[in-house]
Amino acid sequence: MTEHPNLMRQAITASDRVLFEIQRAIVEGSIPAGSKISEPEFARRFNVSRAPLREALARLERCHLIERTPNAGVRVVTLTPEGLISLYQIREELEGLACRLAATQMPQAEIAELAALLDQHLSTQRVREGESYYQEAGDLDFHYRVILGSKNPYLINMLCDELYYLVRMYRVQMGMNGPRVSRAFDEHKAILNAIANRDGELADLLMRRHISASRHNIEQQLQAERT
Amino acid sequence: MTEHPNLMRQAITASDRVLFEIQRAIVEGSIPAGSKISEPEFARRFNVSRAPLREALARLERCHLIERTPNAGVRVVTLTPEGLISLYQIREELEGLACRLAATQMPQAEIAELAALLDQHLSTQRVREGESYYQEAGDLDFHYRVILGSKNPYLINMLCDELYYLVRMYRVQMGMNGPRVSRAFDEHKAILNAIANRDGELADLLMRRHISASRHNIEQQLQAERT
DNA sequence: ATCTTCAAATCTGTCGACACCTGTCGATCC
DNA sequence: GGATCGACAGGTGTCGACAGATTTGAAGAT
Repeated sequence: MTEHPNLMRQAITASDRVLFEIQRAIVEGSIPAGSKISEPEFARRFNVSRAPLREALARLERCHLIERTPNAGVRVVTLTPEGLISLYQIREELEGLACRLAATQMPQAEIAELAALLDQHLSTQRVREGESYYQEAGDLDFHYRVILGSKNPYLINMLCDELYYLVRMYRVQMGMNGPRVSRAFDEHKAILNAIANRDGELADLLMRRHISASRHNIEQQLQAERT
Repeated sequence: MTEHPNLMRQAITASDRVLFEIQRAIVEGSIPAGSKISEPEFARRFNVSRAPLREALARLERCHLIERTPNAGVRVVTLTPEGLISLYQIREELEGLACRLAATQMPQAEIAELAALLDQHLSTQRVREGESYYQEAGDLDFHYRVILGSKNPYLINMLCDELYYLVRMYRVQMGMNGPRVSRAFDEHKAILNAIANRDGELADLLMRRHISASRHNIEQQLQAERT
């Protein structure tokens, strides 16, 4: 229930370490989507036995990054337009809920921290205009904080532990874009304002629109690649 | 991604079998909430080695039925009012979404099957009025079918594999009640009608109300026990 | 009597090995 | 020539055992 990547992400056990490495490799595409994973091979590659590797694989399955078929084997997921839509449908609902809850559950101090994070994003964004840093880390970190602010453990687990890496995988491997960055920042700011004003309904609505826009963006990107 | 309990639930491997047994025992309370699970002890009890047991435990953690603390051990979750509220908040959103999707994604044949299921529930309900059969299996099976009808694999996984058993655990261990049964049946029928009419918005709204009412019901039950 | 300290006991994480299953390739038969 | 069948290789599921960590409990000190 408590992993909270990007923040405290120290591997305490061997299976943790392997999990983080494989997770990262899959998200970044070093391990190609759709490829098969052989347990003995990966166990050798990461210098562990099959036991911790299998535990890591079990957790990767939880993140929807791999798929197991009994007695057959493990495959990295394949990214599809349908999968992207299904994923974002859920994000809209759950992150909308997260905003509504955060508007009542986040203490002032946490809201202030989030505002500071946004300011920091702004400066980083201006410096490295066009780079993918913002979209890859910053955008997701904002969402991350809002979700944590909901204080709903199941919601946090689902979004931050189970769906987070798959979302990143889609964004990284679909290739990230430029022009939406500044607009996304404004949308984040509006959402934060709604939360600060304790207006859960508005924050919910804005977040749904924000995610919907992001989905349309990726869908366009995807359709452009298809030509 | 494809377990689909209650329907095709045949244990293909040893860890499957152990998973089902422990899952059932936890939901029914045979293994008390909050109790610690010793891996060697349970391995002996179910006549398996620790390897398949650990895999079963990993999957139980996915269902939020147990909690692991590194290097410490495994404990069955404890049921709390806060946990119940958090759980139902998510159910409202996700099952609402499921209804909206089902209204456009369910083929006519599947809707007809669901209608038949409801009729069957009606007869069973009239025969064994007051028994808990309806609430425990029938009600959840209706929800189950609607979720499957959404055709969204992540949604199906989350609700049917990850949250389903925890919901059942709350309902079973909080003790199930009588008077809401017939009202719940009418609500199911209304939801089905909305789906059959391809009115996703209405189905969404009705499902949210239905789950909200169910939550209030359990909360009352819980508050009544506290006196 | 209470708190501290330490050691035994237990448990978790990890390892290497074995049985059964799966998928493949080649041989045989129609 | 195509299809069926059977051996082979590789892999997954499972087992028993060991090392490090943790909790328990008792002994000792204050």
